[in-house]
Amino acid sequence: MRLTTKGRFAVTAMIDLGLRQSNGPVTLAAISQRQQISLSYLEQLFGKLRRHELVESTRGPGGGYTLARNPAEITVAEIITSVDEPIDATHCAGKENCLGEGARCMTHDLWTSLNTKMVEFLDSVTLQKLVDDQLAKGLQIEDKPTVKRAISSMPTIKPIRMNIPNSVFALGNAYSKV
Amino acid sequence: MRLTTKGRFAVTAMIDLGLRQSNGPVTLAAISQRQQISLSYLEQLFGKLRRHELVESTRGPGGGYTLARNPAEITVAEIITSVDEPIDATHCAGKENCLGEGARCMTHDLWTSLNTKMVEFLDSVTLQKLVDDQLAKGLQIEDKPTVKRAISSMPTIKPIRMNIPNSVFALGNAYSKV
DNA sequence: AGTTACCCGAGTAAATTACTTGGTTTCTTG
DNA sequence: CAAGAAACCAAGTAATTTACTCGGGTAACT
Repeated sequence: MRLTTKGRFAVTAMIDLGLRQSNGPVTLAAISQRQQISLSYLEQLFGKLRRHELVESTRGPGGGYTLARNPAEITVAEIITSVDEPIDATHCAGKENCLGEGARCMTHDLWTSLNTKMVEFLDSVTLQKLVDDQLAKGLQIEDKPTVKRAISSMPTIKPIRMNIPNSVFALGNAYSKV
Repeated sequence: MRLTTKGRFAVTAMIDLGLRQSNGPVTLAAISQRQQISLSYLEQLFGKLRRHELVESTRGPGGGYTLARNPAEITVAEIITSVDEPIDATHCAGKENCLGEGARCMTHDLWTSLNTKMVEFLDSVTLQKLVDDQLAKGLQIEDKPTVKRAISSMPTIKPIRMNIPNSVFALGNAYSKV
């Protein structure tokens, strides 16, 4: 399991979706505007989320994404592992012999334990909870405009580049397939 | 707080030091050989560990490093934050307004909580424990050769490059000053 | 003096992240 | 049925970071 800003974006986008899907499918363009995430980047993320069956898509006008499950049954851990797929088969990949022969590296168990702790935590937080937190903060959901194209040419957002890899975490080895 | 393989190396090296410092200062060259970590990289790491007062150095022949404190009073969290200093002042740096005005980003509290959990865990693991674990596994500590230069020209290790950034974790914002 | 070993700053190749570009396919509405 | 809305997708790219190396010091012991 690992986590980068990609994972953060995914969680943020999923909250947005959870907040608004009651009105029908939510478009990525709308999420992009509200959350300041580039549209094409969102497309990448939602492609993975769909393949992991966390969201469902409807194409064509009026289409967009909806949650594939009850938000109470979607955990943060699932969202993160969907978009930031675990790189295993990297060093010390759960093999017994990380260092030379027969000996696993001395910190092996430590990182495995840490990983478990993190997954436990992230698995205990549901999308429902995050959505409720936002509602509790008094977030207003604007009604979806029923008149199509009322706001036809909104200015395209040009997100500032925010390359902060690893300002987050990741831990990838065979034990952390979660 | 963040963690990369740099942090892993630091913890590994500190365990090695904890295991052997009873015989007097341990040289980085010895740690380098045993743990397969490049010497100059170790020098960088120990520079930071020394500045954070986790180790003490003695120069000259017979010199090396010793722990600056009882291993029971050194935690993994301290080691990691010493070498992988937190990058704050990056996005969403604990400021209230991560996104536009007045609103902190929706996932702010989530990452803060996760960070707290991780720090709690890593702070609960002492170097003493990791050392004891190794001894419990039956690790043999060879006596320091009293005859100097008995093994004068050991083959220099040329570590294979193992660029696995982020196969680890990191989480950096102002809340995570640890 | 000579060697051991710590000390330090600057540099570098590979990898990764966070995107963009440029299309194609599916579906609805006028 | 054409036009547009929207999901879908693969490949490419610039900036950044990581994980080192290099080349020289400086303190201490023999």
